[in-house]
Amino acid sequence: MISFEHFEMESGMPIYLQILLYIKRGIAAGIIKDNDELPSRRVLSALLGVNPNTVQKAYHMLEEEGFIQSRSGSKSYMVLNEEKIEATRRQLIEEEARSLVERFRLMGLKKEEVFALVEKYWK
Amino acid sequence: MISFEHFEMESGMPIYLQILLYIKRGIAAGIIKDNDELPSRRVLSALLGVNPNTVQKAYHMLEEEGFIQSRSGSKSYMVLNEEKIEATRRQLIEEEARSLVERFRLMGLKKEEVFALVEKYWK
DNA sequence: AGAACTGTATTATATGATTAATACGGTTAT
DNA sequence: ATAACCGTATTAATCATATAATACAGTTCT
Repeated sequence: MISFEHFEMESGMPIYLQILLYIKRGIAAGIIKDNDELPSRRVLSALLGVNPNTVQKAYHMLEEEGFIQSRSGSKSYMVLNEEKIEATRRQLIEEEARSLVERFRLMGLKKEEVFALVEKYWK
Repeated sequence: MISFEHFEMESGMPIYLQILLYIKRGIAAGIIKDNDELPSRRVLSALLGVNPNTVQKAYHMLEEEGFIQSRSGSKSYMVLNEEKIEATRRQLIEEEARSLVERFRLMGLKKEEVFALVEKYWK
């Protein structure tokens, strides 16, 4: 069963996108594996304190991208293979790395200062 | 005159917040200085391809936070002092550093891999 | 078989973000 | 002075996000 214990709400990004991203990061990290069982729409919505429709929207998008298989009446499961995992990982890392570098440069930091910050906040 | 040449639209975050953040990052970087002239609402909205009201919303919020002075009929100008600059810089860096570390850890990267990514994308 | 779950669908409502079209009065520059 | 800007305000319409309240049919488990 996929865990959402490290999920933290951010303001500014739509909730359904946050759920989608959380799962994709789990895939990239190898924490979420092929055939893993997802919490039901109702259960997850109660856990996160949001509407079931919001969870459904995230799950539905993941299904359209081929990450989830849903059968009406049954639970939903992850559908992953090495290729999808690697592609997801590559894409997420690329996006995050680009935007992080972009932002810190706009704030006028030097590479070495970014290293120091990562060091400081890594605990 | 404050430049928006490095402004890039992101999806997922409201435009008025993106404008607000862009200016705060400029302040933190020291690129935007006290008494600097801002592009007018109409000019900037045309430049970014958005509605004047959207720019007004960002400027209005910045004024409420004390970063901008507006006189009806005239241009708007930045109002900054060392204390505000330093506070802005500290707050932005703290936020960015926390979220970047959080995200890369969720994806299962090690500290050294993050260093390598920063190195790679810094050009 | 029957209870308790599932996924899925529908309709309604509310709020926030964005665009659009104006309007008014203050300032700046020629 | 007067034209060309400025900030500010108002009203309307549209779209995305999120909630709410149900409903129905398929599955899983006892």
